[in-house]
Amino acid sequence: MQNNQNIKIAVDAVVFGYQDNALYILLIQQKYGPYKDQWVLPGGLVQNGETLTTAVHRELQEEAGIKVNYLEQLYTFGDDINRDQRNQVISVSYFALVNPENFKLSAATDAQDVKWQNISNTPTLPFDHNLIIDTAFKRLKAKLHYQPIGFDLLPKKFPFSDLEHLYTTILEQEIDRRNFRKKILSFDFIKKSNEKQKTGSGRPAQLFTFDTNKYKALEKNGIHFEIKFA
Amino acid sequence: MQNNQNIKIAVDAVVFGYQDNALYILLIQQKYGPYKDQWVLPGGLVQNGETLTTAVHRELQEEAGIKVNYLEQLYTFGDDINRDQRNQVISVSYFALVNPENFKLSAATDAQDVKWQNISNTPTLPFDHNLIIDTAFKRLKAKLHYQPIGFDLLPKKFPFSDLEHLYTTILEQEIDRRNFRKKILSFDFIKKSNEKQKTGSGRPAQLFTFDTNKYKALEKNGIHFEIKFA
DNA sequence: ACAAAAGTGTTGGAGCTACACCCATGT
DNA sequence: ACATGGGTGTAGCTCCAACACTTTTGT
Repeated sequence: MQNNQNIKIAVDAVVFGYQDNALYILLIQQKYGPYKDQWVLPGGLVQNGETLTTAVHRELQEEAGIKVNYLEQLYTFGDDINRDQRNQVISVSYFALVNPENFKLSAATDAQDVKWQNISNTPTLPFDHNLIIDTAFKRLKAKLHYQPIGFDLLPKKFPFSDLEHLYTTILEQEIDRRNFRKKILSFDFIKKSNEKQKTGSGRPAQLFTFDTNKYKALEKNGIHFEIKFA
Repeated sequence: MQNNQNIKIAVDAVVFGYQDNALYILLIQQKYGPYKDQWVLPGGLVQNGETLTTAVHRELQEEAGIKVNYLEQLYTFGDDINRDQRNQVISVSYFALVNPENFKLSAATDAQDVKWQNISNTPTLPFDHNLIIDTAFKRLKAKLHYQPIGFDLLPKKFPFSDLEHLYTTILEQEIDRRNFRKKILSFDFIKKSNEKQKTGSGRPAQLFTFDTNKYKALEKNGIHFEIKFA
């Protein structure tokens, strides 16, 4: 096996969080090196003897103090030889979802700070991180249509209107509230809790929970989750 | 940047070919090393200064003498540390389509032989290559439903029945011939050539061609290609 | 004339889209 | 009493699934 290969392998993660009717991504601020003080996606080099998945979880834990609800591989970026000025680096990127309420952010190791960045005014970032974010955002939008993935961005108990807002916010489309509710409820994987939420004004909302087990059972029998819009 | 990382990066490709109503994948036989004489997916280490895409094209050219019709990144396999006994290796795998009639296979460099392997009796292969093939096969099946990708497996001019057989063979499902034809023709991206094919017995078939430009134009306006079955 | 593959229309029903008013609470 | 957000039903239409016979050629 040829032994002079000098290409590094990194993992990067686009972690989405949804709060107060807006979509955010997790960014960290570099503590060392030529990119010091710049905001970038959490991630870093894979360690010897470490799996890719482990590497992502480790970096998210170290740099942001976060455990994600959902994680999947996104894409491997390696067609821009000079994406990192230090060395040829290939980035295996991941796509993750989290409910920000669950965590208090905390930066450590090579991150000096962490923050939730509103995705709609993401600044220009070093490397190809804007491209990675775009790719992840497209994936998120696509997935919302055919996989019940929105629930990983919400608290365990949520009013139905939060789900509506999540869809309209992320997809930047209006939806027909009646049809949307009918559709979601028809799948039968969310159920009413017996609590209500009081929001200050307006009629109190039923709280719902997503039933993961029910969904998995249905999935085996081949349901086809698909949301279309008016 | 940490400098002791000792993980290699390889690319591997699952190249599908369709001929005589059967689906094949391309395998090469190793010429050197601990896996000598074994059949594996075409691929190899990425060279310094080379992009991932270039690496795949190069390996396919070198090891099999092939240029593919369609290529997309499939998945990056790196969660099994010991997938290669020589060293920790991460495989960025690709998914490719080709019409076998266009090529005469020719093995070179580290391949001592090449062949088209019928996918339905693929033997057990070294590394995690069976897993990679499975992943690619699932992707192929899924894509057939929502992307007009079958045409990359057929010659430029083909009788409609070849497309039918391609679908039934790959998806292992019967289709309703009338509904299928109506559906495909309704998209309006394949057109009749004025040639006919004589098969020996039976009524001669119209030959069709896939109009790539027309498809791209329609795609921009947002057509939704989707094939369902009886 | 018969075997083999190509070609072709219609109908019933499921599921989607479109659409607007009443309800429960706070101020 | 009014403002705010939550909750609900129906009718028309579109599009899909189901279904079988005729045409063209070779032998």
